[in-house]
Amino acid sequence: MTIDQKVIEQRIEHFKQVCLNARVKLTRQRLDIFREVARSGDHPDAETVWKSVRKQAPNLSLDTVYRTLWLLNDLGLIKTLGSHHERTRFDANLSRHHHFICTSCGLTKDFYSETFNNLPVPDDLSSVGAVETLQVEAHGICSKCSALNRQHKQKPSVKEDYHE
Amino acid sequence: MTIDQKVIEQRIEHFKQVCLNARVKLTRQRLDIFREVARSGDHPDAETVWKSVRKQAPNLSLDTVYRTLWLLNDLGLIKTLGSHHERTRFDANLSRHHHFICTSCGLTKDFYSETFNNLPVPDDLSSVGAVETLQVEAHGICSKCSALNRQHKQKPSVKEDYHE
DNA sequence: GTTTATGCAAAACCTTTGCATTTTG
DNA sequence: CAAAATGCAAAGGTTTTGCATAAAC
Repeated sequence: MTIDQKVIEQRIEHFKQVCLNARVKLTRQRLDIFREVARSGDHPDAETVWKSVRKQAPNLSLDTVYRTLWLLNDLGLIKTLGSHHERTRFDANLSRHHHFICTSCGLTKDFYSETFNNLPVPDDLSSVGAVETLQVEAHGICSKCSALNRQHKQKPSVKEDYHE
Repeated sequence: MTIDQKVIEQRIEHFKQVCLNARVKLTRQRLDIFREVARSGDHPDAETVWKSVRKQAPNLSLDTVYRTLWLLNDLGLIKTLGSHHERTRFDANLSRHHHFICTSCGLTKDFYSETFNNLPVPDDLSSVGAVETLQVEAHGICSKCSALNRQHKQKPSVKEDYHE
């Protein structure tokens, strides 16, 4: 999935501005790496970014990718996601959004919902901490995986339903 | 945080039943490891489980803990959580629940909400996949961290607010 | 008694770090 | 030109694996 060209350009402008403000040097590598995350809609991990950028800049090193991604994260230009058992992945979408997560393949897709943006914060959370934002995770099986499952005539998994 | 004794016993009974059904051998180590996750309310990682159980069973090895936790996960007896930059953590709470996550220290606390249990699934997700469950993540600063911040008179972080 | 799980040690994996060299502002 | 970033190689921390021994059914 690819992001609209206009949005990419906006993101890159913003990136340059933030670097300037923060007195962070604008190197070729940083621009390449940020552009790659900004234009990819599917939350790539460090190695994926590295492989993509290396097509144009073959001597980019993987550790620079890591260093840069964490720098961008510290600057608030990208966010991290991805759970256990998979590598850390990065997202340049700073708009308020929610995630669909495929429990089979791990696909994580952004989606937007005004309803979910305006959920009430439960009262009893105030003792736990101060909630800043609520994000909804929709867990399920993505279209691709359910197509595959149908082909292979897989039996549904046999987890018991149990609740305390 | 510790779980109520009755709930722990229910969880252990269920665990034994599932092992029997799945023809998975019920070993001392597996029981110890499951009990530890079942009675801990704070989603321990593998090493934490290992250290706790080793107090009673000193020659338990860490790799058995890993193997067992993933087995329990495959059997649907526990779930994984935890994000990038921290170890995988495990949760024996199979009831429908949501998470408060502290953006400062990573504390993850279960909470319950009937409202959140009954959120409508957005229509436009149907093209992405079949949603099975919606879970809300409340991100914020936990009470402990905000107390610490006040003590240290920390300046608030200076991320710009930017939206596409 | 057969099958399966454990413990040990070693490997694999992803990510980070130290340092000399190069590049940026 | 001073300060900071890169690439290289080596180390770090967590998790996994192969194999002989031990335990469960």
